[in-house]
Amino acid sequence: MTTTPPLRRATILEVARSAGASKTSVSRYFSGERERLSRELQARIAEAARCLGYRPNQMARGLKGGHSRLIGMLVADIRNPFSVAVMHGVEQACREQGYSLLVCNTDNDPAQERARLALLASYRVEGLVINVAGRPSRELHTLADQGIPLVLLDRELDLVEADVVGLDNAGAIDMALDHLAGQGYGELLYVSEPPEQISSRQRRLERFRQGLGERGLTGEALCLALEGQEGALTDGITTFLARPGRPPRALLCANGNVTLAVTRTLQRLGIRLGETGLLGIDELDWCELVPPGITTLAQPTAMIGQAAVDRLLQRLEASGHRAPPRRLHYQPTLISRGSTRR
Amino acid sequence: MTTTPPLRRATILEVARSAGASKTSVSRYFSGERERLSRELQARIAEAARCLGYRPNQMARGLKGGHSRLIGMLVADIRNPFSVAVMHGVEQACREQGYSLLVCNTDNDPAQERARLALLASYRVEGLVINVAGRPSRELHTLADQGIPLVLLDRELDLVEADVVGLDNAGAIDMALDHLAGQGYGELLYVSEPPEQISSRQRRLERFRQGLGERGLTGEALCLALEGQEGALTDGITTFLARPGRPPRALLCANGNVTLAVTRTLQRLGIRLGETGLLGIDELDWCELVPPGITTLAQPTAMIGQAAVDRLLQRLEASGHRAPPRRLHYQPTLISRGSTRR
DNA sequence: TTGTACGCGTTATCAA
DNA sequence: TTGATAACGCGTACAA
Repeated sequence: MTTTPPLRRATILEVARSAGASKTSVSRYFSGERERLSRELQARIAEAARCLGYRPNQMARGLKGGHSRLIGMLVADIRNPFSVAVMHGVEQACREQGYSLLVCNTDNDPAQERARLALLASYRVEGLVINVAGRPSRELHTLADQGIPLVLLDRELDLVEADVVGLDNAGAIDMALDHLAGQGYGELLYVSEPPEQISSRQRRLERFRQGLGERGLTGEALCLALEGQEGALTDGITTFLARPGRPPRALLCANGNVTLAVTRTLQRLGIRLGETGLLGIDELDWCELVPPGITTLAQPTAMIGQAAVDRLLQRLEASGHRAPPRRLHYQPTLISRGSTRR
Repeated sequence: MTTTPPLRRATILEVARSAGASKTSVSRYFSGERERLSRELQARIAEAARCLGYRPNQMARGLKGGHSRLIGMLVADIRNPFSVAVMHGVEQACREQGYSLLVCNTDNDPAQERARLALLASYRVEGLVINVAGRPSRELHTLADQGIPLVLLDRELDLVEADVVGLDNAGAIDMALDHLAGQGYGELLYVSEPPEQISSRQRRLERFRQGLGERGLTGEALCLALEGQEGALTDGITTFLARPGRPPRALLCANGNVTLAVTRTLQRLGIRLGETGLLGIDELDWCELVPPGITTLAQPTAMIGQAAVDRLLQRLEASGHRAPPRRLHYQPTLISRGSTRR
């Protein structure tokens, strides 16, 4: 015999009445203190809860105990496979620890970032994993000052007390330069989206410039927005390839989006990969499919996601202590393919 | 002069005290009833709230009014670009309407689906957009019975009262077959992941089989899991291409994941696209990059996401009425490239 | 082992 | 135009 469930969600009180027990007992049953209840009472509560389709109301729980069991995540670009991969790791780690993940996308818009941050705060998330879009906002400072654990993903911010988890950018660029130099490419073009305000882009660019000289390479950097600038990208690449002399030349792409745009451009120009080298940061599904295969530096996305949550939980457990911020930088893996074989 | 914010988030009561007003007034100020307050009182409240970094607690709001302003979304595979694209649309539409999106990934695991569903219910989401992983669970029925608006994405379920939003699967297959037939391909291999329990896969497969005869084509279907079955995929394709006779042959991929696996296999086999046709459902970044370009059917993901939220909100507004479920099926767009040009 | 009573932060109702 | 007070659903001292 099934009772038709009520339109409104059942409350703890209704379960208690239906089971002939008290609120307290029902609460205990659902809070992992079942042992303290007699077998018989447990059975009555279980039955009543099942009939009514009862689920404890997390809102009420959070309100009472101050624990929302919610972690917030702010993603700058949800359509970026790298972000999604990290998010997958974050979500998994959260779940394993009994937390849920509230994800917001900002589309790289600082205004939206502020709004979403305020939103997450209003749901009283216990910690925040943030892939920042702009410079530190007042919202973010407020959160940090209130002692809510913050983890910055991939992009750092000065003036904000937060852990940082991401790629070892300098190491990655070194790895790329070593590989390219080793394959005999002597002249490089580094293509990046505008580095303003975004620390990981700055680090990579900076190291690229340093690293050239150290290895006796020559080259330059091309920084431009990928949307609405297709012409500039084509021009930049064409100019680079048309320089006098014919040392083996290669392009180094600062991230997955750049790799995509550059690959498109090279195809349009009819340029053969390998002869002209191509190496991209971020591994993507299709890099092996574009002949002769595009060499990449794969980021350890699962580790990064896991590490972000680890940092968060560590701070949650040690709330009060306020340990100094930590920075974790992970090494990429080089996946060598035909695009860097001459 | 800035007051140092408290470690705990400020409450309405603290703001009220600090502003020399009552809780009620502060509540009114933050609930869009500012007009009812005198200019002077508004100013005092604004100032106090700013100093304390006050934000209304959504948990408490939800508890009181029964409105969590939360929409839940269940995604079967967060790493699938199609899902992410739809999610982007859903999130955008939610935001525009003042709702927030709580996203959960199930990794196509029915057990996780049940768990995440329970979770979303416990946060009292007001509506649910679901990309189901398995057959209807008890959890799902409970939700539906309680009158929580449900929208099924891409995959339908019998026995559950819910709106359905997705691709016109039959139309898509027709479009694909017409295109392939028009390009002169006479013998087709349809490659799909196992269709069990997943309505969209079933519809597409079914229509493929029907459609062959109607157009005087021959062909067959190959259904297999993509992971851990690479050998079977290679065998299936090899066998297909080695059949006696040499009518122009083409492969039709049931979704983006299949297109990826099939493209990998074809490359490994050294098969030239175009000569052997290839058409995939779902447009992906890289389809234009694999020479000579892979022909696809692009799904209108933004429209689908928007439509899902529209349905949800419509039901939320008309709560009580219980209109019969509606099904919305959108047309794909054919993007013709070299892989179907002989 | 079980139950009573209070408070979490908010909004709705009613009175001033 | 404002304020006091009672819920909302739950967890938890405390009492039985």
